[in-house]
Amino acid sequence: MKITDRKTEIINISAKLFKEKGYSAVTMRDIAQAMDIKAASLYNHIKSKQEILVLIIIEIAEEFTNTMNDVIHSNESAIKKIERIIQLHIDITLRDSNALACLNNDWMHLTDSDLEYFIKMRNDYEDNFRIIVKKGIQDGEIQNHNQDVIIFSILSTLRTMYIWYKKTNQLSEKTLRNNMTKVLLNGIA
Amino acid sequence: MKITDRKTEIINISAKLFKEKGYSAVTMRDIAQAMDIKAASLYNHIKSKQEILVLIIIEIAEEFTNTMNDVIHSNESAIKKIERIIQLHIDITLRDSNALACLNNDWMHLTDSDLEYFIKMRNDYEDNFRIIVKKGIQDGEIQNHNQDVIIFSILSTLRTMYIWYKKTNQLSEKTLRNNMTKVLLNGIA
DNA sequence: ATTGTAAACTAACAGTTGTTAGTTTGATTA
DNA sequence: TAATCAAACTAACAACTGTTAGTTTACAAT
Repeated sequence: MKITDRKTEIINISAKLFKEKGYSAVTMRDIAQAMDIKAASLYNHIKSKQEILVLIIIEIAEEFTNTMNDVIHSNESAIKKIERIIQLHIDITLRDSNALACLNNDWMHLTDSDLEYFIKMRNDYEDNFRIIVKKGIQDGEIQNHNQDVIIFSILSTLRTMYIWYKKTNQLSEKTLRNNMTKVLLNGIA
Repeated sequence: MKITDRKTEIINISAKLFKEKGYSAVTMRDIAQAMDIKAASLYNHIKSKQEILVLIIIEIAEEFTNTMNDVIHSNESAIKKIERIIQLHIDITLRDSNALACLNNDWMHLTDSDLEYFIKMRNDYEDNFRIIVKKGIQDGEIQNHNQDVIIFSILSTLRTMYIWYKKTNQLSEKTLRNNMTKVLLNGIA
């Protein structure tokens, strides 16, 4: 058992390329060239281009799902739950931004049961978020604005962090985690 | 001069398809089929697939640029300026969400001078936003958090509004405009 | 009636796509 | 030394890609 086997290398390099140009614009020959081998050789390790996409996206989607299930079943306050969701997104962004970009931009190129499975996870995730916000408003923890505006203003920011967090000048992980929570929960004004 | 000529139809239909599957995954035959003609017939109206992309993206990018130039040269407070930017994004999202999605997802498929031009406009836009926020912090209007976190938490939300605003249940335009400003400026807690 | 023209068509092209089949390489193991 | 096997290779395929050339259609203007 190697520390990183060839298949994992293919997946990581593919995720990077998919992030840059999108799944459809990246060819098997592109992936092969980035690994310094021929396209046909890739098939010693993977079943198809589709399989690469599935492996990149589903693993991360399941991580979001699992942590959200944990959060929703906890006894914390709504604000504390949302803070944990913010930290979850930051965790994954810092650890695997290529795969995250891929999940965000290329999920629609999943097919059949993979596509179904992904969409169900995404919908469940948003529904759970909605439940948290609703409860938070009822308990007076969260201001009574439109729920979808609240949910998606936070989720949009978290989901697209991978685009900009690297461009920022000297932004430490600690500062990012700290400021993000404050800005999303307390606003800027 | 027809009210909507054939070229405009091609651009609108293409924008819709590009939004759904991305520029690379949409073929000229897809576009033609959506218009109920053959692929070769498209070339009576447009020069290339690239031209379609350019026409979709650059027009909107220039609209953002122009309004931002207007905002930055005004004498309003920082908060008022940001409010105008929020409304700008809502305007364009409501009017032309397909083109906006295309700008967000497919700009990297622009080439040469078009790509350069786009990137310059985008950078200038973000720089101008940064100037507004900086001044706002200096004047005590805006809380002293990391500038990039402030800028991109707002911009991310605005830029991806097209993904979710239609899915929301009975969210009127007025409510959207109202709630968005409040949530982005004052937070939720 | 004839002409002009916008906009459709058919047919084909050269290049690219994901993928398969069969073969070679080179290191490890029996 | 011989055998094994993962992982590379070459060569090729059928389908699909954007695009061009040349032709037909149908309506408007002369």
